[in-house]
Amino acid sequence: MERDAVLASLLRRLDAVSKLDPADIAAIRALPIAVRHWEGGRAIVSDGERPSECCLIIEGFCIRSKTTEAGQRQILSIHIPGEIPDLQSLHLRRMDHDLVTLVPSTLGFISHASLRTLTHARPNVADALWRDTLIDAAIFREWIVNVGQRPAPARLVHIALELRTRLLSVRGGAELATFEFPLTQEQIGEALGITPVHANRIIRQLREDRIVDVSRGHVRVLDETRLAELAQFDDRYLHQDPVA
Amino acid sequence: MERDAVLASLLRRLDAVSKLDPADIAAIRALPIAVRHWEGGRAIVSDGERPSECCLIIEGFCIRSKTTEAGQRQILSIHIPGEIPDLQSLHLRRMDHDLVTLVPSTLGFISHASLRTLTHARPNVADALWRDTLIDAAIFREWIVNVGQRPAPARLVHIALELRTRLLSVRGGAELATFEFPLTQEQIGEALGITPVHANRIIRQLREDRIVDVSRGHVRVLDETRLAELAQFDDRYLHQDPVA
DNA sequence: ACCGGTTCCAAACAAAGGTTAAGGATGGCG
DNA sequence: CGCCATCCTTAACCTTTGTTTGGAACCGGT
Repeated sequence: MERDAVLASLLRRLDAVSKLDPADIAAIRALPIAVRHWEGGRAIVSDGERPSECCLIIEGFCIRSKTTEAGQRQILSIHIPGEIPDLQSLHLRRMDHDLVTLVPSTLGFISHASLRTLTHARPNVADALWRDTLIDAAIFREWIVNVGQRPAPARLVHIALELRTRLLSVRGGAELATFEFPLTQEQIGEALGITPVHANRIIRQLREDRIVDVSRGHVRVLDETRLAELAQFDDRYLHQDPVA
Repeated sequence: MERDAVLASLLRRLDAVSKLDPADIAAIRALPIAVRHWEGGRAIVSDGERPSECCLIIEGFCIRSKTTEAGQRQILSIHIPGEIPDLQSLHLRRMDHDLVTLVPSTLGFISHASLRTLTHARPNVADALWRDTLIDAAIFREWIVNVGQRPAPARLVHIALELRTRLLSVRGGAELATFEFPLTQEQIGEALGITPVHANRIIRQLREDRIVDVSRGHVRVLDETRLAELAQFDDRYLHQDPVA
C-alpha cells in the first residue's frame, strides 16, 4: 500500500464524525511526511524516550508493549496501516511503553511541530485526531476485559476478530476467512497474558476443534459460528460507525 | 471538598504542560456546571447511552466498568475528585462502558456544547483536556500490564499505590500511611480479574504478612519497603510531572 | 547441503486461581 | 433490641495455567 492509499484510509477514519471540510483535508494532505523503511522486530520508539514526531504506518504491522521490572512483556495493542500508534506522544512528552515493528514496514514520520500547528489552526482536525486517540483508549479498555475476564482460548479469538474487523475497515472488501496475524506464539502469549507453552496448547486445541487455525502468521477461520460464540466479539467499542 | 477546591485540582492537572494563560483559566472557571448529588452504587452513565454532558467528580469515588455477555464485570479504573471520568464522551458519542459511583458523591455536570465551544475557541484548553484523556489511556495501559502479568497480590497493591499517588497529587500532603479505598472485596476481585474468594485470600495473606491491611474501605500500609518491592510501582505512567 | 537459530510442538508435574458451600461479622432500620 | 442485608471469612475440592524440559520443523546464510 502506498502513501496515498494510506492517507486515504487515515482520512476515512478521521472524517468519521467531525465532518472535515475540504480545507481540513487539504491541510492534512499537506503535512510533511518523511517516509522510512524499518526492519521487522525493531523499536520505533522506546519506553522513556521523548520523541519529536509521530509515526504513521504505511505498510506493515506494529505492536505497543510494556516490560515489567521482572522482565515480562505485555503487548498492549496491534497496529495496521493507516494508524498512528504513537499519536499520544504529541501531548505526553515521555513514552511510557515501546512501539515496535512486527514485520518489515514502511513508516511515515510527521513532526509534532507541524501537527501542533495544524491542530491549533483547525479545531476540526484537532477533534478528529483527539477522537482517534479516544478510540485507542476504548480498545485498551476492551483489552483489559479480555485479559481480566476471558479464558485463554476466548482471549485469542477475540483479539483475532478485533484485528480482522479493523483490517476490513481499512482494506474494505467482504468477510475475510483468512487474514494476516504476524505474531509468533511467544508474542501471542505476551498479548494474552499467558506463557508461550499455554499459547501453543490453546492454538492446538482450537485447531483440533476445527474452530480456527492460527499458524504461519495467519488466521484461518474454520467455523464462523462457533468462533463468534466463543469470542463474544461485539465491535461497538471500535466506534467505527459515527452515527451508532 | 467543594466546587472551588475541585476546580483548583482540575486546573492544577490541566495546567501541567500546556501552560494555560489567565484567559484560559477564566474560561474554564466560567463553564456552567450543574451540581447534583448521587447515591453510592448508582450508574452515572451506562454502556450504550449517548450522554450530552460530562461529569466532574466534586466529592466521592467512581469506577468505570464493562460487563461481558457472560455477566462478568471488569472494573477499568477508579476515579477521585477533580477528575472527569467520561471526558471521552465528548468525542465518542456512545458509551462503551459504565460509569458508577462507589459511595455517595457530589458531581458537577458540564454540557458537551459548552465544552466544545470552549475547546474550539481556545486551543490551549483543548490540548490540556486532550492530554488528560491521554493520561487516562496511559493508566489503562498499565492496568493491562497489571491484569496480564502480575500475580494477584502484586495486582492489588499496585492498584492501591496508584490510587494513593493520585490522591496525594490532588489532596497534597505527605506520604499517606492510610487512605480511602472504598471497594468491597467483590469489587476488588472485579478490578483485578479474580474471584471474590481469591481476593479475600490474598487480602488475608497480605495482612498476615504485615505488608498492608485492606479493610473497611481503607488501605493501611504496614511495611512500606516490602510493599514497594511487591508492587513494582513506578509512577512515570501517570505523567504527573510535566517536565519529566 | 549443512548449520545455528528461531519457532513450534508436546508431555509430566506444580502452582495459582476458580468453584461451591456455609458460617460469622457488621451495620442500618424498624 | 432484634431483624435483615450485605459483606467478610474460611475450607475442601477442582480446573486452568505455569514450569521445565526436550525434541521436531523450519529458515536464512554460507
